[in-house]
Amino acid sequence: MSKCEQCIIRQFNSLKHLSREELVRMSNCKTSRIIKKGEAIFEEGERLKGIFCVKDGICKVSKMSENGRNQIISLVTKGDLLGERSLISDEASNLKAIALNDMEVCFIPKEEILKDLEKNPNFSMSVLKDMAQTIKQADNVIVDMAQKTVKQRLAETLLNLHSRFGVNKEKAININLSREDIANIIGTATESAIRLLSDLKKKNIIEFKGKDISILNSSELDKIAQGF
Amino acid sequence: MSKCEQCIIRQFNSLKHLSREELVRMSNCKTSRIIKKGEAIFEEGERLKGIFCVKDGICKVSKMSENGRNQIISLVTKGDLLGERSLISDEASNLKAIALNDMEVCFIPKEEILKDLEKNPNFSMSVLKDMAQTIKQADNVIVDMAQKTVKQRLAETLLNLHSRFGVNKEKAININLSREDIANIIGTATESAIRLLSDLKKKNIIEFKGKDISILNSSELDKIAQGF
DNA sequence: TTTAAAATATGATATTTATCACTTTTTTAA
DNA sequence: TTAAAAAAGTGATAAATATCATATTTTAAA
Repeated sequence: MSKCEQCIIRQFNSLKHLSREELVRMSNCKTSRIIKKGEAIFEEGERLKGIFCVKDGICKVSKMSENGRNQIISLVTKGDLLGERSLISDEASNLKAIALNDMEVCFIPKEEILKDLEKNPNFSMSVLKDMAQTIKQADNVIVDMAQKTVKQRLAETLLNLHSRFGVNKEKAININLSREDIANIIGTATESAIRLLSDLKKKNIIEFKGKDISILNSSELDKIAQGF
Repeated sequence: MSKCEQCIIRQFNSLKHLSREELVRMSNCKTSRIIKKGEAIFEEGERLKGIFCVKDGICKVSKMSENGRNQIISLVTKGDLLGERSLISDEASNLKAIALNDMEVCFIPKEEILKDLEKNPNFSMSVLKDMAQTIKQADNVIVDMAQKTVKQRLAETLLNLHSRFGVNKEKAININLSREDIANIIGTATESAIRLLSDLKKKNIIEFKGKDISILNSSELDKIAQGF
């Protein structure tokens, strides 16, 4: 069992504010899990017994709408914490998390985190800041969803994915999303997403082969995102 | 100058977790402000020097989209705190707040709140819980914006306004929103909002006279919100 | 390796929503 | 009180998007 004190991942999230003793205690109660591509880390309505610290891989966090359609709310990756919200409000999760590729995550029991939140103001302040950023981003998404066209949202999403996940050797964006996933991020029908991707390809703004999408002309893509 | 220790409003928000001494200190540095209908409490991009505790009145909190359209993100009313997010992330506000009617608010300087957050775990935990709820709600709004039709969103919004603000003696929802405001909540063109309101009126699901809107058939409205 | 299932793609069409132009009503301020 | 401005309302039309049907390609499983 690897030790939290030596884990480099915690430097990327609020856990970096924990003291040595707190980390040792955490090491003793945390468990490590492998989640295969397509598997759920947790389901909508599930009561989480702790939070997850993502050591490797990416998952999509989504919510079912009353219309029976799935909306991807966020993508969570290496270094991120998952499940803080449900832990803090002490409610069943309103979201589900599905692995987009094979993942390695650490599970930290609720009691441990709550104790640290209570006792370590640096830690709780850091979690507060994280949540403040989440709220700010959520506000931006609300505005985009409400006011931008699907085409704008697609362009913006491609740019965001590019800057967040980078590219592989073939310059393709480093994340494996199906057309349906893309549609569920931007909030549109899968067919619409496919059509708009094809349009961008025809115009030589992007290219793709299967799920590997590359941006050829990011300034043009940016113009589209802004409504031109 | 009224005293925080005796103020009933704080029972409605996280400030209720402050100790007597903390409240006394707060009393000494807080200031009271009257904001007239239509005036801004703060503007987008403004650096807030503290938070606001709303004693009376309602304001709309909105954000401009890149398309030049305004999106109302939330309505803040008596008992709510305003500006916590910007304070915690120590950034300029990404939102603006405009009074919908005459308001009375208390302004509490940043340093005071930060000190309390640092020292009082009950208070910081309460703020964390608040923010967790805000995130959950924001997720719901994202899903609605992305997946529901304008008609569904209008129906849902009317029901939400009704349950949150109640009705006056004439059974009209107790909030003064222009048609444009309503459009900016649901994320549509003003004309579209007007048309859909007229439709609901024709079908005897709501009635209205000017800005006073009453729900006549809430079960039918609920069906519409759910997509029937 | 072959076959079934899933994902991607595309056309035709319907529905939803925005835009523009204009009228009427209400509100505000001189 | 009245004139001007703002808000509300409506029709015509264009643009965006969803839906349905179906074909093709890719992936996964027997």
